[in-house]
Amino acid sequence: MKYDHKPIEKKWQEKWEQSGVFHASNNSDKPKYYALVEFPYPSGQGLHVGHPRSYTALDIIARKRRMQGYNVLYPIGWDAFGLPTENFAIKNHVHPAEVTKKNIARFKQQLQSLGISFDWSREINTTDPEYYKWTQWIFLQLFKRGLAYKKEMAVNWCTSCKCVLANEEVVNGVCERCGSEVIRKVKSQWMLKITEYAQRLIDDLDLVDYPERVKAQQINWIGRSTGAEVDFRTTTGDKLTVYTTRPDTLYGVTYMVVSPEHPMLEKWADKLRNMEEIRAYQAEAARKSDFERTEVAKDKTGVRLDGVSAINPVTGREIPIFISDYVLVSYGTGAIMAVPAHDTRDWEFAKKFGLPIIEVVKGGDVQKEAFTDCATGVMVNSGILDGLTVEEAKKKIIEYLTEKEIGHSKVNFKLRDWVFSRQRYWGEPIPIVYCEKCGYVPLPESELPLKLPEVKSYEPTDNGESPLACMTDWVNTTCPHCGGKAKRETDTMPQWAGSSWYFLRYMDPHNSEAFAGKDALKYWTPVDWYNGGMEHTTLHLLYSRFWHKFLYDIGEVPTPEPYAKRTSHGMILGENGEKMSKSRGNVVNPDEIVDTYGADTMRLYEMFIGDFEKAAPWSSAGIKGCRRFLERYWNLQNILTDEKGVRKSLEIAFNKTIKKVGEDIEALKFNTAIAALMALMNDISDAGSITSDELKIYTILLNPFAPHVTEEIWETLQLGSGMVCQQEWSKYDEAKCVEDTIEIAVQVNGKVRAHLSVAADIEKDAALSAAKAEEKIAAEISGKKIVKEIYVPGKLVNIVAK
RNA sequence: GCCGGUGUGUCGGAAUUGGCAGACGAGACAGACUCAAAAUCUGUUAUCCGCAAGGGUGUGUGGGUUCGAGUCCCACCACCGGCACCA
Repeated sequence: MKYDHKPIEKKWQEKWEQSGVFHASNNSDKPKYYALVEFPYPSGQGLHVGHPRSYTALDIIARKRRMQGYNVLYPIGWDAFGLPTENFAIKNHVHPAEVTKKNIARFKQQLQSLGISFDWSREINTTDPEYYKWTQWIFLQLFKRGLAYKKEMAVNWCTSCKCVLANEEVVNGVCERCGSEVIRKVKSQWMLKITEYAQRLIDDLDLVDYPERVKAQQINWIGRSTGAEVDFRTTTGDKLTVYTTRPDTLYGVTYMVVSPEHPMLEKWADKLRNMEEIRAYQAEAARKSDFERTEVAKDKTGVRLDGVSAINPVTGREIPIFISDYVLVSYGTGAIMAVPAHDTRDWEFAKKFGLPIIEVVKGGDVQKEAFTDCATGVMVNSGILDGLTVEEAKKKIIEYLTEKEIGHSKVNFKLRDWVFSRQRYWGEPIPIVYCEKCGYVPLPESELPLKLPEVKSYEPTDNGESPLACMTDWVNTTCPHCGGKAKRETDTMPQWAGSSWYFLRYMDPHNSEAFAGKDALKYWTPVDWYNGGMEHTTLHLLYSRFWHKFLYDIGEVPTPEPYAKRTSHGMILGENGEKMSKSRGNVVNPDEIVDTYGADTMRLYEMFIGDFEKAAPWSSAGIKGCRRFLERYWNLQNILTDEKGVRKSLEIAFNKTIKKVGEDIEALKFNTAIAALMALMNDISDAGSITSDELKIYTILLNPFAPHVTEEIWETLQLGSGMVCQQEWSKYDEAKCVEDTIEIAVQVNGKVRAHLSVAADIEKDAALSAAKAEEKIAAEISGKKIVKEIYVPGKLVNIVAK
C-alpha cells in the first residue's frame, strides 16, 4: 500500500478534534505543563512557513509532555487588532471585524491542517469584547494607581499611518510597520509608566531562563547607567543641573550644553543678547525628524548663549553655555557638563568651537583625541582628586558634592514611558471620559466592555484625531463622577495591549467574573516554556513582563514573572537565502507544501532544516528527503516479523536512540533528534525486518514530529490500545546504551595510527599493552623512548614517543 | 562606537563540551531494475600524492597553551542581529 498522506491526515485531525485528547483540564491531579507560542496576527496573507517552525517545536514539547504524564496546556488565539486589517477594510469598504473574521477562519483551517495539538476549546481573540473587556479593566487598574497618565509631549508620528508610535516601534527613524518617515509632533497622549519598573525588569531577569541574547538585548534597551547629578550656578543666579556618568572629570569641564528644548532658555530670554539666533536654531532642530537628527550626527552644530554663563562648582571658573541638538531633552536633565578631554562628542564640539581642552585623567594625548578609558588613567589637574584612579575619584567627588549639597549620585535609564494611545479605529477603546470639571475620569468597571462603536469611515484623519472623534453620539456622554457633560477618549490602545496579558486568559478563557479565576491562575502560572521571535524582545516581551509585574503588585497574579523559560526560533528564509517577501518572489506557501507532501513531512522538514535558533533557507530538495524518510517508515509494515521484543542486535541502537531523541528535544535540537531516528531507520533497514515491539517504540518516538502517519500505523497494525499520543513516552536502559566491545583509536604523538577492538570496560594497562602489540604501533614506537601514555576510557590511547 | 552572535565539504548542517572532523539529509557520480523515464534499491563522494597498500594537508587568518584544539587563550579579518549624539 502506498503512503497517501491526505486521507490519513484528515482522518486523524478529525479524530483528535472529536475526542478532545488535547484539551487541558483545570481540575487535574497531574503535574501541569504550560507551553506557549506567540499567537499570530491573522493577516490577509495567511500563514507564513515561519509560523509552523515555532508551533511545531512546542507541539513536539507539548506532545512529549503529555506522554510523560503531564496535564498540558498548549493554547492558541488571535492577536487580531491592528493596522493592516484596518487598512484593508478602508480600501475595500468592509468592516474590520468582518475582515478579521475571515482571516481568522483561514488561519484556523491552515493551523488545523498542520496537526498541531492546540487546545481549540480555549481559543481567544483580542478583538472579542469579552476579551478586551479585561484589557480595558487592566488599563483602569493602571490608571487608578497612577501608572497610566496623559501628557502633552513630542511623540513619534508616522506620516503614513497617521498615528503615533511607541519608541519601540520606530526603527532607524522610520515606522517599524510601513517604513514611512517618522516626525516629531506635540500631542497629548496616554502614557504607561513602564519606567517605574525599569530596575525590576533588569533585576528579575535573574529569575528566568531566557537566552543570553534576549537578556542582553532587554538590558541594553532599558539602558541603566550610574552617575551623578551636579548643580552649576549661572551668572543669572539660577541653578543648571546636569547628569553625568563621569563626575570624576568635573575639573575638566570647560563649557556646558543644553538641549534646544531646555526650559531654562525661555526663562533667560530677556537676558540673552542673541535670542534671535537661538530661536532660529531651536526652530531648525524642531523641524528635523529624528532620522535627520541622527543622520548628521557626525557634524556638531550649536549656538553659544550670549549673556548667560555658568560657574564650575569646583574650580570657580566661569564657563560658556551652548545649545546644541546633540543633547537630548528626554534624557537625564536635558543639559550636560562638557569635558572635551574625556568625551568624544564634547571633544568634537570643542574643536569646532575652539574651546579649551583640559586634561584631568592622564593616559592619552587629549589634544589629538578624547581619552575615554576609565580603567588605566590617573587623575591630574583635579585638586582634591589628584593621584586617584577614576573609580576612586568618582566615589570621592560624589561624597564631596553630597556634603556641599551641590550634587548626589543618580541612576538613569534610557527606557522611556510607553506611549499608549493610537489615533486609529481598530483597537481597544480607552475607557476614560474627560469632564471639564472632574478631569480624566475612569469608566466604572461595571460599564466594561466599552465597545467599539460602528463608524461610517475608518479613514485616519489628517488633523491627528482618531476616526472615533467624529462619532459625536458616542463621544458625547456624561461624567461618571459628577453627571455633567463629558467627552469620551477617542484614541484607542496600541496592538501591544491585548498581547500583554493573553497568556493569562488561556488559563480560564470563559470566565466572566475575572480575567481568569484565582485557582486557575495559581495552577497554571507561570508559563513553563514560551517560544517566539527575537523581534519581540524589546516590544511584546518587555511590555508583557511589565504588565505581569503590575498585576503581581496588586495581587492579581501569583508570580513576579510571566514566563519561566523563553526560547527563540530563527527565521525561515527563501530558497535564495534572503528574507521571504512577495517582491523578492521567494515566498513558499505552506498550503502547497501540505498538499503535495503532507503536514507530517512539512513538520519534520521544518524541524530538520537546521539549528532551531538560527535562520535557515528553505530547500525544496531538502523537503523531499523528509518525505522519503516517512515513506521508509510507512514501508516498515512490509517487513514486520512475528518475532517479539527488541532483538539483541538492535537493542543498543534502540536504547541509544530513545535517550538521544528525548534529550535532544529538551535541548531544542530537533534536527539531531530526527537524524538519530533516521540513523536507526538505516539500522533497521540493514536488519531487513522489524518486530512489532520495535515498531511500537519507533512509532512513539516519531509521533511528536509526525503525528498523523504514526497514528495510522499504530492503528492499522494494532500496536496497542488507544492512540499513540496517549501512550507513555519510551524509556531506555542506561546500561544498554553502550556496546560490550568498542573500537578505540590508537594515536602515536597525537596522530591516529591504528584502531583497536577492545572490551568497553578495559583498563588502562590492558588497553596500552594491546595497543603496543598492534603491528603498526610497534613499528612506530620501536627504538623510541616512551615519554607519556594517555588513555581516555572508551575513546583512545595516545603514546608519546621520542 | 557599544552589546550579542556566527564562520566547518558542492549545499543545509553534526561533533557527548579538550579526545578518531564531516553524523544525518540534500546534491552529484556510477551501477541494478526498466523498451525508456520517473520512483526505488546498491555503492562512491573533504582535498592532494600514489595503480595500490599507504601517506601528507585540512574547521575564516596569524600566534599560543596542551600528549592532543573545530572546541581553550591572545591578536586580527569577514558576515549577521540589536542599540546608537543616552552625557
